[in-house]
Amino acid sequence: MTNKLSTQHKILDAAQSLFAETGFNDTSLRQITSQAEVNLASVNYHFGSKKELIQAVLQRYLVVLMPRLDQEFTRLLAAQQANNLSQVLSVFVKPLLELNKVHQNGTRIFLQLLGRGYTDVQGHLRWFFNHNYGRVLDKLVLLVQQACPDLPAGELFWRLHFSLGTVVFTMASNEALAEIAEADFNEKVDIEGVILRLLPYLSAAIAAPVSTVTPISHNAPLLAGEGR
Amino acid sequence: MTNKLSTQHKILDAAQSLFAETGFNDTSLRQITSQAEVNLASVNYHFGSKKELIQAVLQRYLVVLMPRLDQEFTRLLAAQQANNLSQVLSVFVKPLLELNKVHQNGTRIFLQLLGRGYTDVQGHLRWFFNHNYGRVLDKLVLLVQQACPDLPAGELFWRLHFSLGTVVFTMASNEALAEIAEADFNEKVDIEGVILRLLPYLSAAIAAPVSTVTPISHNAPLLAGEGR
DNA sequence: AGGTGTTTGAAATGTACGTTTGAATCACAA
DNA sequence: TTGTGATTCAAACGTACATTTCAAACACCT
Repeated sequence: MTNKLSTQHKILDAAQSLFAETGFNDTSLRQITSQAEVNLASVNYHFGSKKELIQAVLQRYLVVLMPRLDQEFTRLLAAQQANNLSQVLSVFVKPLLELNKVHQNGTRIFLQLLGRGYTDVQGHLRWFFNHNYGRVLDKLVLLVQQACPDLPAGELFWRLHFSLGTVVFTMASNEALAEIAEADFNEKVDIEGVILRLLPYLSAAIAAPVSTVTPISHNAPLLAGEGR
Repeated sequence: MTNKLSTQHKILDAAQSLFAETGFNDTSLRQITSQAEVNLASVNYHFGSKKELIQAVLQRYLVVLMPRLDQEFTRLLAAQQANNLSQVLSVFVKPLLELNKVHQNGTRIFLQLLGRGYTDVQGHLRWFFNHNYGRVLDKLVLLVQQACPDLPAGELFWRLHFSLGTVVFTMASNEALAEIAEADFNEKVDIEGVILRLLPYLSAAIAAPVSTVTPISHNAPLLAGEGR
């Protein structure tokens, strides 16, 4: 029964929380080592640099999540007939929630970190991610295309990025939102609640009817076929 | 015909671009004054502090946008019967695009700045915004509630924030996305094109059926009534 | 116990930041 | 032209940052 955590482990634990809350650039190594109760120099000793620490923090989750997602995508792609959109999006839920086994609140922390990776300017992170896991996401695009065969490729491109924005922004500002939600609606909302609320929202959004729109703005109605 | 721009104007112009691209905390006054070709001390002389500069940058757009939105919301609220969701969301288009009169690319820059206000940790901005413009957004919530009477208030809160994320993230990465879209799909997409693509996506998303979900994760299907 | 390679510690390095200072320069009315 | 308040300027202030250094402490094997 060893309660002793290694220095590296203590650094990673402190770093992930602070990075998720404050962002990568706005979290100093001094804050991290102070919260982790280790010496300032130990970050550079164990990880080399702050950049590499950021990657190590993310990698702890990615090495668990991405093979699981890849496996699920491959399973769905092998199905006899195309899966509908809800089925495709639903495969994210279990792998994401299993990140809570990696660390307490792992799911929330990972998704916040993912959001930070996009909103903070971290060129090395984008490269790191695409290089290691780009081919997994290609399978997702294929699955969504099969689920929405009537959606033009250009429209699908935009809608997937809209959806990425929804998820990333929600997670990056998760704390603030959850606080407001609890104060205003007496709803205790955990990360699982947010994910489950996202699914029907994204399903409906991605599969929305394509608008026949007047590209140059007039006083004409802007959308067609949209009456609720 | 005076081409001479005031120091304050030059500072605001340089600051808004840099803030939008790099975020508030990661943009230094030295970068701003260097790009504006003014003296470092002039920021503190004209605006007092970096915080107040950030607010001044946003205020240039907010004083134009918010009264326009308020006016539109009030008009819709006076209607005999409830407006549908597309009608409500459509009123954003013209006021947003008119920000291009405030400054070149004003619409994109403003929406990027708005996103930074949420993802960067800027407590003073949240207070500043809610204090000055909170009551305008209350009208929007009311309109959406009227358009979607079956949507519980808590669900609506989350979906409006999901939607804010969609818009803000899309604008933040707008340049990169537009380039890819043009290269891959031969589609020339400007900010107006993106906004018009967003409308049907957001309409469908906000009005999506509320999921009857199994709150604790089992192997049961996660969504109901969602077949495409 | 002694020796060796690993890890920790306190201190310092150099750089960048927001802000302040006080003199120099400007615009312009008297 | 002279005087005055507004603006600009170069320089400096104090603080915080990531990273480096090197001696001290530690762990572990023979």
